[in-house]
Amino acid sequence: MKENMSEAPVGLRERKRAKTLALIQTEAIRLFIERGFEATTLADIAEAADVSARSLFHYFESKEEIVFSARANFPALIAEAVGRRPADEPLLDMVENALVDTAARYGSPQTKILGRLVRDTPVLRAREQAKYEHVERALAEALADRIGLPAPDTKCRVTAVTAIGILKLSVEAWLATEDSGAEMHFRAAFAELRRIAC
Amino acid sequence: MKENMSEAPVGLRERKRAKTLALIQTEAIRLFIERGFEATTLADIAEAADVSARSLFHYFESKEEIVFSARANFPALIAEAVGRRPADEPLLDMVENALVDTAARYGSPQTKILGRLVRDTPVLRAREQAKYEHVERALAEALADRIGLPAPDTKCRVTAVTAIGILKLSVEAWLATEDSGAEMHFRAAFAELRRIAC
DNA sequence: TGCAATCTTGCATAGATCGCAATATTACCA
DNA sequence: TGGTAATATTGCGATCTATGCAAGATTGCA
Repeated sequence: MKENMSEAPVGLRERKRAKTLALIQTEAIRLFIERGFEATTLADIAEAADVSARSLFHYFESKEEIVFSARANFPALIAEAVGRRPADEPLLDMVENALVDTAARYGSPQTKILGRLVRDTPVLRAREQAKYEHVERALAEALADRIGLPAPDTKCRVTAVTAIGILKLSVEAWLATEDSGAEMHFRAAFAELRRIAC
Repeated sequence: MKENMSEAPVGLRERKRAKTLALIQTEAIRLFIERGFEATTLADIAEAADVSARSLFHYFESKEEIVFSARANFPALIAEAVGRRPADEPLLDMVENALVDTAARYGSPQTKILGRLVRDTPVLRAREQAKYEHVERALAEALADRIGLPAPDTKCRVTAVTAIGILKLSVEAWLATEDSGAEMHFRAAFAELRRIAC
């Protein structure tokens, strides 16, 4: 059995696959932005990327996944950022700083364009909300892990949902501006939270 | 133009429609629970309710909506509950009490069964997450309204997302138990939040 | 009773997704 | 280098949700 976890593609087969995947993604997103997500059919994408429609499903689980796979893996990034925080930091500071940290590495122009596509397309928007659930779970686990618990308790869970709620708000605010990063929005929302809860 | 908003159905036509709608709902949910949501096709439902498949779409927007329309209208209930709170109550207390209030009116045995169906069916679960977004928006607006703002500001929004986050957590906890109401879970989560944020 | 409004249904169609089997391509070993 | 095993690509057919359309049936009401 081969053991190339997370290495650069080495064989012709792998290089080709990576190239095709990227091509499909690029073309699909171009079409989505040009004419809209709903108005673009799988046949359109297949044609633009010069593969068969059937092949699309060997690369992506669904039409929607083409969009989401083009964005950073948020759960992973957040978990990482939490891991970099001091273990004795208060929980709320921990998530605040971890989120700000993540946001700093997350923002590319492409990210904002995709974010707006998602925001303006009901199907995608709905699916994104659903994805936040995973982010919540991942964050709760990362927090538990960081403070030495085997599994998230209520404290971790409440902190996680609160933080993700603020994340959603802040991202929305950020998308509505031309700001390059969302840090400012995060900070402001967290400050508001502390004011409200005390 | 007729002006019967929210009156009991009066004509034969309306009574019939209401009866058919209820029948479709009952039969569909029975089938969903018996054999699973995905495993039940629209044709199955149509047959069980003795209507044509085409007619289903005159009663419900989609297969998923059959499930969700059988549950209480949460945004409306919450907005109402917020309206019953004193205007000078601190924001966080306002949502906490409003949610507890709502929960008290919301819990029926059917609710829990449907809740579990949704929890255990990925498609439904995803759509539910998306629906929470509307609840968030409605809550933020109700709060703004209650404290005399024309539109939600950051304070209202942060309060709303936080409360909805807690709502989600609490409902999940409640579904996992045999408790009749979720009040206890709400109270505990809010208490935790205050501890975390201070 | 009879016209207007509304419902129900059948039929046709689009689009996403999946299983299957034939074909083509790549990997790798002797 | 030839040849076989592993993997990819594709076409075809089928299923399922959803929607438009028009014919026919039912109900409301003057």
